[in-house]
Amino acid sequence: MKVRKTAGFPPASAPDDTHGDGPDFELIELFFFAYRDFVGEPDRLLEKHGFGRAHHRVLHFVNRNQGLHVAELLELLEITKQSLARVLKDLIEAGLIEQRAGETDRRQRLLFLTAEGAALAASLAEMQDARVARAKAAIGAHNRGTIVRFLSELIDPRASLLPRKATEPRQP
Amino acid sequence: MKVRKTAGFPPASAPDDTHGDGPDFELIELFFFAYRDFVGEPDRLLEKHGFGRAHHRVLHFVNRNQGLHVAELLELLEITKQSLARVLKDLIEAGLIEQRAGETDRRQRLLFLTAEGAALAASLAEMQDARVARAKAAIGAHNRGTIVRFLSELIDPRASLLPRKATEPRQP
DNA sequence: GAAATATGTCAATAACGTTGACGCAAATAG
DNA sequence: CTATTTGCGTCAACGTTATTGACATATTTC
Repeated sequence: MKVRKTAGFPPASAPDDTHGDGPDFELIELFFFAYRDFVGEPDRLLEKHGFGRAHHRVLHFVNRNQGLHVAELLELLEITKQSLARVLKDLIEAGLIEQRAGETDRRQRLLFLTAEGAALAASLAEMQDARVARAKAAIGAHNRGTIVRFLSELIDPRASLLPRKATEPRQP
Repeated sequence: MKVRKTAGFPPASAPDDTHGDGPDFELIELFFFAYRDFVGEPDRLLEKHGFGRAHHRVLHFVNRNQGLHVAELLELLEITKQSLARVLKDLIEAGLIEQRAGETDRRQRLLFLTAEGAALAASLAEMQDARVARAKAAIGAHNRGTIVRFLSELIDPRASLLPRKATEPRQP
């Protein structure tokens, strides 16, 4: 394949669409490429365990919200019960996630990471954090708030999601 | 479903992980949610046409690089020939994309949007641009460069991709 | 003319998502 | 206390997007 190559990244954004009056293609494309690479690196690690991106998301959110129950996870991910079922089953069978019955409501299945699950979640988070850290360094730590604000504004306002503080296990 | 709801978005990031020494979960999660909503809105429009996200990407990059040939598109998207084939076929059959034989190399299939294809691409781009515009307004126009820099740093450095200026059709 | 290249196509497979329906256990309403 | 609702798991069927490997055809290049 003889492709004419020239220097320059990002790829498909000419410098002159920075100030154009059409859509901000540069940002739109950067966002696409950035997200692709942001998840691509974890994907490769997950593949070695026989998991996919969906498993990553479950690991991540269980890690961040230990003790959440299935309905909460479904709301967070905005997927259906059946979509979650397969992925969750994989993770439980692999010994990365444990279920315990809720104490106040014993129908609920509270989800926790095992030590092994926490280890994988940490590895994945470190990959993404290292990437984010590089990017933060490039813009200077004082500009982190700008990124937070920007990304937050991209998100659809929702009714609100998690009821409790993220990191701590539930107090029944 | 009786879920205890409280105010507050973003969802699963406690305010106190902003300055923690672990991974920057806040940014990691914001990025996930932001991308989901960023593509979610176009997804809903595409669905009405019977297309999916893959069609969007092809429309977008053909729009931005009219006259590119198949191999270039494959490189940009980082997918395989077979993955592209179905999507491209759909778009050609729907009359949104046209192929013309390359003039210097008649094996090449140069890709162009039809008027109809350009219209859909524009609608999709406008949706995403409106969202981005809101976010830019929130941070102030002078901070756009920070976002560009940040996103660029998240991207894996590659050998380099498109050889020519993005918007203009190829000069053979 | 032979070899490499650009594209299209066939077949098989996997990951991730969907909807709809049903069953069971536990909580709650009457 | 019975009846209904809720939380969860599961079965079946299906759609979209991606993968790999192989092969056919047209065209360019050596």
